[in-house]
Order: sequence, then structure tokens, then C-alpha cells
Amino acid sequence: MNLPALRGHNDALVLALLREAGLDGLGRTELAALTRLTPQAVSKIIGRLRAEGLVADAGRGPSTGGKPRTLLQLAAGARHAVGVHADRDELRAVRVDMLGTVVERFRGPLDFADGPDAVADEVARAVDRLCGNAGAGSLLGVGVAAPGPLDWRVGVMGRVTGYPEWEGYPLRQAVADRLGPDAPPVLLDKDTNAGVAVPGRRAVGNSLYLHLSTGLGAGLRLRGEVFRGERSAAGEFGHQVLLLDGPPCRCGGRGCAEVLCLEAVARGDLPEAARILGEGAANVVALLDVDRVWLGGRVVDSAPEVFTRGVRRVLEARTLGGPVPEVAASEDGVAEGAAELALAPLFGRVG
Amino acid sequence: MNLPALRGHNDALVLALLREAGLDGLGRTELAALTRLTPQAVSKIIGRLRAEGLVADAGRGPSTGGKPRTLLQLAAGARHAVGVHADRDELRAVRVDMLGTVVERFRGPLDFADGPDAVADEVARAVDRLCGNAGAGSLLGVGVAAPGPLDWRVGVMGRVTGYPEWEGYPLRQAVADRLGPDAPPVLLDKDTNAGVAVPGRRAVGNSLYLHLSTGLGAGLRLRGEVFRGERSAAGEFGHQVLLLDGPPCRCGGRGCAEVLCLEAVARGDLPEAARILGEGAANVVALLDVDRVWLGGRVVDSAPEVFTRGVRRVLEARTLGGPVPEVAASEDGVAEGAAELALAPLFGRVG
DNA sequence: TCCACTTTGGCAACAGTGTTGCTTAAGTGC
DNA sequence: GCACTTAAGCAACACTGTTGCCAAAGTGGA
Repeated sequence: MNLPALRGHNDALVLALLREAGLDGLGRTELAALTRLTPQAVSKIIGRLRAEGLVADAGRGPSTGGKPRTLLQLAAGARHAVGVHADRDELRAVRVDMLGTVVERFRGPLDFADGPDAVADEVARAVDRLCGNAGAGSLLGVGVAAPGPLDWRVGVMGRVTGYPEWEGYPLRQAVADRLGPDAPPVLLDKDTNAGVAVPGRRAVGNSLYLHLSTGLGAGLRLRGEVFRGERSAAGEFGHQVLLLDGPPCRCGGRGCAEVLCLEAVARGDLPEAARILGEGAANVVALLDVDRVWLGGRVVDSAPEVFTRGVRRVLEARTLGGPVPEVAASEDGVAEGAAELALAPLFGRVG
Repeated sequence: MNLPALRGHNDALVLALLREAGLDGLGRTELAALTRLTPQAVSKIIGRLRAEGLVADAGRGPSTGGKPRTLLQLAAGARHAVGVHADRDELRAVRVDMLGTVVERFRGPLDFADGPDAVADEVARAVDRLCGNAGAGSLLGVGVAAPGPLDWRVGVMGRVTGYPEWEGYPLRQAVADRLGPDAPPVLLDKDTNAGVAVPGRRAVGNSLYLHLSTGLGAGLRLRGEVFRGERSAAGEFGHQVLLLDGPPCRCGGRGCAEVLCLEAVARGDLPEAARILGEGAANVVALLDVDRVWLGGRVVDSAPEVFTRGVRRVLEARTLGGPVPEVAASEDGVAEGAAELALAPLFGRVG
């Protein structure tokens, strides 16, 4: 790491702390304590960030026996990111500010059967539409979430069930090309990874997002960063075996969480599906010391109460004395999570 | 991060690269390319490290049409670390050099029933014995591995089955006190975490260590770092449910990996135990994109071939087209792993 | 109202990082 | 023998965070 990288690192550190503080703001002295830099260094960093318009004054804090501190906060509206959830039959897009707050939404039809080029067109069009209202140059990045598996590093799609022509399609590059050379970076990630990156809550700790629709997938966020594995393959949750020698699954295995869950759903037995989801979640919670479990996907959306209650019940029974993770249904946060991934580099995270 | 921290970061970066290169050595130009620093910066860093005795010349490389590069390598013997595996009935300790190579071994009886203070005495005595032969000041750290759960951050033991008086005992501090104020830092970690940190192989990628003896535990190494979770609780593998509504486990659950495995072992059906271990491992491999699975513990040691073969068979069946992780039995690498954890800070890793 | 005290935060000089420009050393290959 | 290539160091430099100092802006007691 060299000096420019050091500078960027510290800038990102301060921005991340200000973001976490949100509207409350933070004083220079507090920033110095949190960053372990000297107050003078913080002042210099703040000077830079303010010159770029990223940080603004936020009034004064109470005095503790001396001059009251000048509070600083993120100039949230100074920059934006766009997140797009390209699902098989629907497109949802959002524009968010630096705090991750949704500023603008867009929703439209989509059909993977039209082929990947047509979908890339639609995605680019949605981005253009959302950017028109934002000042030029204020856009930091575009995040695109699509059904996995896919290769996050190079932005290439994998097998999409039912749409063989999608395999190997470089969606990231296709969208970037359509947005033009002056556009900010485009990211492509799995919908489950975007789902786990939903902003607005503390980014620290470990989170698990379970997505139950036509299949069962998961996203992991460890130590505040999405965990993708070396080959973008992490998060394979649907084919976790929960019932040795159980019913055969389409993957060739037996007793996978997915087949058990989907069979219960097909029977109309949602509580049982929730219990199975809960058992699978509890395995991951124990393995990775997970703090928060979020549930999403069409099936969960159809009865969020049943699923959160069912999963919570299993987790309570299975965490032996330890803290029970928070369980909540996240109503389509995938687009917001995709935007968050595009925002992440500003705060020194990969995504 | 400030300038001294930057310096330390880059020093650690260079040391880590030299360690990975091992005896082959590396030239300054290669280091510059790998670190993305300028050759001149690398020269300065090497100068510092050589002055401290951490790096030494290693001959010359072949010429590629110009002056041949001066190869550098880690002066492996210049510093050491000690790792202690404090098991319920036995103590194993090693002294390793900076490459993680074992320089000296020690093995002695131990009995947790004697109480934690007596065990701390034994651990400190073993460390003293191993350090006597190393030059003063060459010891970088001491790692102690003990049965979990325990709190790695503060170095305090948790519940040890059968030894209730151990709960809450501050073993790290106890050992540090006995070694005196001039001794290097002491670390305490779970034996499974030490088991996964065994050196000598590439530290990159994701590894899983499964330990099968009187219980079933796991250690995780993600992106080259031991993953402990926020509360040192990660790696709970024994109570992963693999057979919904299966036989009751001592944890209160049903169908846990541990109870299934131990029942098979009790029946003398080791291939079945291996298969269950394999199914559990396959779940984790899929979830975390694991590259390498290591097996250890008394039961595995009794028939390593059976277990590696059985686990490998399940992994081959369950990785659908993807790469099959490497499977190997690690014969008591726990002490070496504990030493590795003590060595880690030198190379910029937490452990 | 004054004054001592505390705390914040900026200016200027500084120490130390990696970088740039240049030079020397030590090879290869025609 | 000579042109060329590559490696590696010295000196000057740009820019980082740090230190020393001082002004600003509060609190609280006399």
C-alpha cells in the first residue's frame, strides 16, 4: 500500500464512520478516537472530503466543559448509486443516496426469454431513467443483481434454469457498453448476495439471507462484507442435506433443503416449510455465528409472518443458551442491496 | 491508519510474500510487482527487514537478458514461535521457525482434572523448555490450543465437558503471568481453530478442519484467516442437523452430525461415520466454497484411510461439476497450528 | 463581570513514507 | 567489442500523518 492508497483508506474510514452515525453526526474528536488518528489528521481529511462535497457541517454538539464540537455528517445527497434487480419476469430498480436511502424507484416488466441482449437493453434503460434526475457525475456506480450462479469477478452469467442461452453471457460488460464510456463502474452479483447487503442496518457482524421462490438460495455477509468464495460459488444453501437418504432432489442428491422445502410448499404446508428453512438456517447460524437472518423471495412474501415465526422458533430451540439471531422478512430489498454493493467501495469495502 | 502502521503493513506484506516463496526466494522486482510498490520502495523495505535480520540473500536468479536478480528469502531461523496443544489428557508442544517448520517437539502427560492452575503451570513449563534452546528475544509469540468453546478475544475458557471448574478460567492470562513480563504475547484459541491453521500449505482460499474424537468440532479458515465469528462461537459443526427428527442428541436436538457419527463409531461402522462426516462437510463446502478439507482427532487417527476415502467419495458425488476439494487427514497438527496463530501477526494476519 | 479552566480546531514546521530522476553494476547477445 | 537490457542504489521530492503552538468558544466559580 502506498501513500495515495493510505489516503484513500483513511478517507473511506472516515466516510464509513460518518455513514454509520447517520443524521446524528460525529465530531472531529470522536472521529479521531475511532480512527486512532490525531485530531489534526482528521481535520485534514475532513477538509478534503468537504472540498469534494461529501461531508457537511451538522450543527454543534453539547459542550462538555469547553468549546462544543462541530458535528459533521455525510452529505448524503451529493452522490448516488443505482441498483437493479433483474429477475426472470420483472425488473426493479432504485436510486439511493450515500446513506442507502431510496430516492427514486422504477419497476417494469422483464422477460429472460427475450434473450440476454434485450434484458441488458432494459437494464441500461432503467439506469438511464433513474440517472436523468440526478446531477451528472453524481453517480458512483451501478449494481445489477441477477439469478445465480454467476461469476462476480468477471461479471458473467452462469446457468439460468430454463434459459440455456444465458449461460456465459457477459451481462456486466453488456450493461456497461450500453451506458457508455463515461458511466461509472457496473457490478454484477447474485440476487442472494444483493439481498444480504441491504443497507440501513449495522453492517458489522454476520448475516444470512435466505431466498425461497422457485428455488432456495442464500447470501452470506461475514464481518460486514458479502462472502462470495474464491469462485463466486459460496452461498449454495438449497442443496444442503438435511435429511440423509431423504427424497431425491433435482440436483441428484437426496434430502436437500430445497426439495424438502418445496415439497412442503407444494403440499400447502407452509409451517413445515418454515421449520425446514429454520433447521437449515440454524445449521448456518451455529457454524458461522450469525447475528441476523433475513428471509425473502416469492414464497416468503406470500406469508412472511408464518416464515419468520417458524424460523425464529427453530432458532430459539437450537441456540443453546447463546443469543438468538434476529429474524425478519425483507420485502424485496434486492435492488437496494445491489445499489449498496455499488456504493460499498466509497466506504472501503469490496461489496 | 497512520504512517507507522503503513510501514508495518508493507513490511508484513513483503514478509508474507517471502514466506510463501519459501526456499525459492524472490527478487526485488518480483516483490515490487506483487506488492504494487515501486522497486525503490521495496529496496527500502528490504533494507529495514535485513537490518532486523528477518530477511537474507539467497543467491542469484537466472538472467532474463540483463543483470540477474538478487534473490531474497525469509531468514527462517531468526525468529520462532511456540505452539502448545493442551488436550484433556496430553500436552504437545512445538517450536517452529518463521516458515512454520517444526524445530523442536515436546510431549508430556496432562490431566484437566488437576485443575486449570496446574495445567497452566505445565503449559508454561513446556514453553520454557522449548525456549531455552532458542536465543532470547527470538520468540515472537506463544499459541495455546485448548478444547472449546472459549473466548478467543479475552483468552478465557468456556465449558469443558466433564470439568466444570474450568468454565471462565483465564488461561491466556494465567500462562502469560507464569512466563513473566518479558515474554512475548500469548494467544488462546480452540483446538479446532488451531487445527485449521496448520502451516506449510497455501494460506489462501477456504479450508475446513473436522475434528472427531469424543465430540465433533470444526475449524474454518476463510480467505486465509481463521474465522471465529463475533463471539468466538463459529465452527459449531457437531450439532448441524443432518437427519431431521433423527435420534436425540445430548444437545437436546435430534439428528445432529455428532450423534449420528458417534453412534456409527460405537457400532464399529467407520465407513458410515465417514459418510456422515462427508455429508456434513459437503454442506459446508457448498455453502462456503471450500477448497480443502482436513480431518483429525482420535477417531480419524485410528483409521485415516477410511475417513479420507469416505469423505472424498461423498464430496465427489455432491460437487456437481465443480472442483472437488482436497481431502487429507492431518496427524495432530494442532500444536503446529497454535504456533502458526502466534506467528500470524508478523505476516499481517490476525491469526 | 471577570477570570481561570477546558475543549475544539486551525496554522506552521516536521518526520517519515513511498516516488521520481538519474547513475552505476552486471549480465546477454549480435 | 559494443549495444542493449535488467537490477539496484543515491538524492531530491511530494505528500502523508504528527507535533507544537495558538486562537476561538464554551463552562463555572469568585
